[in-house]
Amino acid sequence: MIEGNLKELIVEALVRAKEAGKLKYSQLPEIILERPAEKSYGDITTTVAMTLASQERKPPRVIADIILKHMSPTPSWIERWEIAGPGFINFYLSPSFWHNQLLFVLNRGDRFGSSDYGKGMRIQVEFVSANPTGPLHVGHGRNAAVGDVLARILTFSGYQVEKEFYINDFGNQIELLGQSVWSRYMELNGKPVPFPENGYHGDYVYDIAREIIARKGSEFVEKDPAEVLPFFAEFASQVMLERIKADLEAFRVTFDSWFSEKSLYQNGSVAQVLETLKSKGFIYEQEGALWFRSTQFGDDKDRVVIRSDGRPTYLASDIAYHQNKLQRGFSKLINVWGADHGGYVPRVKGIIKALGYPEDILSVVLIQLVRLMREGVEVKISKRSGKLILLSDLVEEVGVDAARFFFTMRRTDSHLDFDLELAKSQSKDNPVYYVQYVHARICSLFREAKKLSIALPSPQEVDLNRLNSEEELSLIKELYHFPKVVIESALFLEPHRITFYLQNLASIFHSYYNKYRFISEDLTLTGARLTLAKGVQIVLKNALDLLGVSAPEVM
RNA sequence: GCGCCUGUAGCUCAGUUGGAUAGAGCGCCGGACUUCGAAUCCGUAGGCCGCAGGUUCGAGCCCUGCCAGGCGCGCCA
Repeated sequence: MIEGNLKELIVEALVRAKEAGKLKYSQLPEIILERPAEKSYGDITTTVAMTLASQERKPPRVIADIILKHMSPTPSWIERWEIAGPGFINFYLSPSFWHNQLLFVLNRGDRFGSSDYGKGMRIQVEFVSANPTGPLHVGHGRNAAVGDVLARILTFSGYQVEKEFYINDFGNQIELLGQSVWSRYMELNGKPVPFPENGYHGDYVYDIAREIIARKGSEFVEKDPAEVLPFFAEFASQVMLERIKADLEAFRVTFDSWFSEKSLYQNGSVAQVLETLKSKGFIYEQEGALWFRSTQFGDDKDRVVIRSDGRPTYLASDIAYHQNKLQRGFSKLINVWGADHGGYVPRVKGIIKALGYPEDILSVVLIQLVRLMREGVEVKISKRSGKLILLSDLVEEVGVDAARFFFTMRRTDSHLDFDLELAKSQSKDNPVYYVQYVHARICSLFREAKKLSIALPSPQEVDLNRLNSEEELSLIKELYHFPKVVIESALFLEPHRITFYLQNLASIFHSYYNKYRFISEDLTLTGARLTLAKGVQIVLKNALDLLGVSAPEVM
């Protein structure tokens, strides 16, 4: 990266200036290079002169001038520099530098934007983890999209990523599902029993009951409920889990592992970890229950792990689960949760610390609510089921591409208004189509060129000096910026940076496309512009891949 | 009452971890297709960045206090 070279140049200048007695700083300041707010301010800017101002007791612009006077002879990739505003030093890079960057994009191809930033780091992303007690709804959809896109971004950034789904296949919820299905089963067999309070009312509960009748007939009707309920619970949760898997797969989301909560009880790890924490003094007994001393880690109150009747709470398995994750040796854990679970963050961080690990090994990405909007009004309830809108319904209506794009279009910590009509519309208003259209357009361009027997020139023969307009250089600069966007998305766990980048790139391209013609009688110019189009196509495809959104050749 | 998140143009949102004149899309108004895809582009207008203090060369961003909305505050998950 060019930034490294530039930093060295500035550091050398600072050192020389100090040796010459022009500057007196005691410690070399950190050189921060950034992209200027406006194009006219150059390609790279530094604020170093301003940060030095107070300790040098000189105006920033004077310091900037001293620094520049001590710079070594201008390297060829710098066209010029200037002092601007309160004391920025702006660097303008030469066109040939940018032309080389374009060749670099083509050379890297589908690897352009990838890095070894996370090299040697194993990172786990746990997401969705919906209870297998009902189908996925749109809230899970946003979680699934964000988690999956994060995993893709991290993978592209060199991390070794494992995607995991934690299955809550133990405890109250599952029992309640079993009872609900059993009740429907009895009802369908003409022997109605009271439906459990807080039971699951969805149609899918009937579906499962019918499935059991189809497979097993009515053999359970006369049996003792206590004897058959475990079967109902087990069967129902299996069916739901299969359905969840199918919905996710249709949403282009797959997992490397499916971790069973129940297994933590079966292999004794819950009991074992509670014993460990007890010996460390983090677990105590009170009022007949066992408590986790989470207040020691910033939680509001201590939390029960084993109830006075001896049944564990979900927190018990969460402790064992996170111990298990930690023991698997990940350098970083990411939990993607709904915002309604925000209150659990302190206690899970507490678990991490109590187990003797640094708390920042875990990052929790909280996803705020999704509001589905149709023509300006919120859609709360599905007409078909009378319940929450299902992910599968949404996908059926707007398609996977639009759903994934929209779900990752906002920062995770802000609410998302999902405009259904917009997501379906085939116009520039719809950002998905707007972006995909660029890809299709470029593909169309190459089809047209082929028709005219014009081939994309090789990097050796292309004359990129023909790309000298401001728009062409801007386009290349935008491509050049892509790897940085990927790394920042990975670093801050912010997928929306990719969607915004795509929209911006698409806008610059469309604008260019309307102003200039790619194919003309000037064959060297045509070759150069086709090379530019190829670069845009590559970056577009790579970025869309990160979102799990298709890059269509025709639309 | 306490905790977390949010508050930026009429609407939906960005804002490069504290930098230059706060940006984009939609909507409004006005323009551009006999030429590579008009599913596109160009232009105009629109702002006490919730309010009030503070920190410093500099604050939409950091600190404090208010106001408003969302979510959470169980021996439920």
